[in-house]
Amino acid sequence: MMVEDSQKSTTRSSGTKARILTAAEHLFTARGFAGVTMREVARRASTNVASAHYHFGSKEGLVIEMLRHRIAPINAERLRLLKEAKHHSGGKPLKPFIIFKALLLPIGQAATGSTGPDSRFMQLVGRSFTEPASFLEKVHRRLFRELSDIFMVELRRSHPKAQEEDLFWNLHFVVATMLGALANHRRLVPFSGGLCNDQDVDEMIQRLIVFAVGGFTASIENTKAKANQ
Amino acid sequence: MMVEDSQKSTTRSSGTKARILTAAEHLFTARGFAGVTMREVARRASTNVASAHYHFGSKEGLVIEMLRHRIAPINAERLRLLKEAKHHSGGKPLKPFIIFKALLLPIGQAATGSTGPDSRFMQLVGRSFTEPASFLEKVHRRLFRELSDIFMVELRRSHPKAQEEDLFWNLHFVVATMLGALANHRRLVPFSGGLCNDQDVDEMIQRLIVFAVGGFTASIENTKAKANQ
DNA sequence: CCTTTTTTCAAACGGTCGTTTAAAAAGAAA
DNA sequence: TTTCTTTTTAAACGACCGTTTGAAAAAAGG
Repeated sequence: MMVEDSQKSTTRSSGTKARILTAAEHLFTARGFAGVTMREVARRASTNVASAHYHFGSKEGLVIEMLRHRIAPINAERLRLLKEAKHHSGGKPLKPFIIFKALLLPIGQAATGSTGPDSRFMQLVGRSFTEPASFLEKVHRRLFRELSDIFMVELRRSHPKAQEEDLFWNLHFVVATMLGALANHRRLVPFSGGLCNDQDVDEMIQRLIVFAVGGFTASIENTKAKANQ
Repeated sequence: MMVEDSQKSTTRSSGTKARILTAAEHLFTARGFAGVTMREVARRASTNVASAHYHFGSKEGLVIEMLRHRIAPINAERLRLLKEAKHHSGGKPLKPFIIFKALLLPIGQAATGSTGPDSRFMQLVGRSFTEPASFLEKVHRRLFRELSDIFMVELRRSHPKAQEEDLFWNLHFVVATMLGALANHRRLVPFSGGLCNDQDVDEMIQRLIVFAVGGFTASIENTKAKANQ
């Protein structure tokens, strides 16, 4: 009857649970949460609906577990890069470029990760932020609260004269840019008439970092300038 | 039998069609496209499902009409502001700040528009970009293709030395920032511990313009610098 | 081996969905 | 009023949803 604790505990199942997770990830990526049925997920995983409910309790549980399974490693890598940068900085405040690199680079690694270069998965993450389903808000709070607090600490140290309010606004914009760019990644190809490629995720991340740093510092500078005039 | 041509033709209906549109807008905003049923829309509009199908043909038709009804005026205002700016520029290229003001300011007007200060509607627009429903892509192409072409012309004139590819990428980022910021607007309040307000849409738009211009120009400059080194 | 627990499965349950039908009601034109 | 078209309505259709049940199969422990 147990639905299994959240650890990757010693299970005697064959790979059914993992297969369901993979199938869910692919289908949800392609058609959203509401657009995919448990029956489809089960069929793609070569099992049946009852099995999916046995392992994940409900459709919500499956969605949550799938997001957690993918996002947690990305956030861990973000924190690792930030810690590494702090170690190399000798106690000095980190530059925004370094901070946002730690925030954005791990996305590229995830997009070109285990299941092959699947740049569309991050579309799902972006979508999970805009879907109105209320249960997702709790997931996001659990997954991102600590992370954003830590990054805010570094931004404060980096801009000691900036107003707290401005830092929040601009980090919010950086995250919004990241999510928006990821979620709408595909549109760039037809929009540019094929001139821009959507396969090279690393190129996008590099461009994204430059854009984010530029927007962030410009906005901080601008507000400071206005305050001084 | 006719479902009415797309003009606001002389109709003999009472306000049923308009009431359905308003009800749909409120409900879809709160709970997304898949999360709202035709029965709920009909009930809120004080009519029944068959009437909604009579006026809009299908649920897809209702969604499309609702988006068009709201977005078209915003885009018209964008083009008006751009034309006005060109008229005042005396044939000189427009500065990015002016171009992006024309792109972003009309959003604030729409958010504080006819149905009262409903800042949440733009959340729906942002969501409509990330929803996987394929029929939305056609709507977006129809609604935004011409607009983005016109803005690209001005960006080209504004940055004659920039690479076409870079302009596409960075306009894409600006749009992504806009959509992401709008879609995730609400999250800023709990994230900032209540320090930042989500009711003042105009403040957000002002900050958004500064951020967008900063990101855009920084990215263009950076790429140019790299090309020259 | 037998016992116990975990995992899989086919089938069904109760509901809700988008859509359609066919007839009544309401207006416009005559 | 009578005729014709547009609009509204209650009721039903067929399909599919997330979830549950209860028993069979598989794995683990003794």
